[in-house]
Amino acid sequence: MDASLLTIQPNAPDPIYRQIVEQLRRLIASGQLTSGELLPSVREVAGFHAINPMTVSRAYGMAEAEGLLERLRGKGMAVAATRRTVQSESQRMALLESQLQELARHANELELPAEPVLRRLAKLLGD
Amino acid sequence: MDASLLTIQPNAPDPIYRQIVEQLRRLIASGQLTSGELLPSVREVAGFHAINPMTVSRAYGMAEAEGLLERLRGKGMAVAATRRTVQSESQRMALLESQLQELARHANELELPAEPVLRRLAKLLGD
DNA sequence: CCAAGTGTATTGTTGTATTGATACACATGG
DNA sequence: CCATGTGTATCAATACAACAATACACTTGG
Repeated sequence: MDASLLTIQPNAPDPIYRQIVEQLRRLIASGQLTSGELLPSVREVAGFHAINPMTVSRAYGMAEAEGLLERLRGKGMAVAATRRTVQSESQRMALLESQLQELARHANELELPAEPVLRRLAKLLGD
Repeated sequence: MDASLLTIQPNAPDPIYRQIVEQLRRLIASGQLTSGELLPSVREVAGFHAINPMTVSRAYGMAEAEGLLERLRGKGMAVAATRRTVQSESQRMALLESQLQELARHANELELPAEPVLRRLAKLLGD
């Protein structure tokens, strides 16, 4: 994996370390990061995105605590061996559930009918 | 409007005052709060949700700065007179756009096909 | 007039989150 | 062996959010 594959928005509402953890969670669930694959070093990621190495380290540490990554002493962090298989579609859907619920709540507060919302999302998903 | 209509999650990632402002924005855009309608007092909202009155005041102040509310001295806050008409569907859709984009990005990272995502959202919107 | 209701400015405190700078322990690989 | 690469513990610096307790200016309604 290359450091450039991580999307980081320094001015986003949620902190950088969480952006990283959540992206790792999804990339691993989908199999874009495969078991045993070595991640870019904290300094590499930090240098590329002009952020502090400790911020990356914190993200890696949380991902390890979550069981996503494991540390290879002296080599770096790798996708955990327990993540052998791509998660099922329903398992991956579960990772979107809360976001979908929040979206539905907002659409409801806006009194928007389902159709235009679904149409817009379909367009965004279809590229 | 009744204080119980506001949804407040004290443990949510974004601060209480912003939750309030954003909800007001949507409720006004959809016409669920109509021009001139009086809002519950800061003490009323604060008491109902067990939060600090100043937190509510801060939210009201920001909503006023945004042109959503106007203050009626001695009476409280009311939906601004300039908000005479319900916003068009496309204007309300615009308030969902960034959230839709983020959702699409996450679905992509999860390598989820469009169909199950749209189906789940349709279910959530249809109640 | 005046008690009771508005919102708000003020000051201070508390707790937490986020990022950063530095130094360290450790394993690797020539 | 040891330079070089890992990750990270530690401490510090901010910034932010919420709360608390007042006090104040204002309007309403009796």
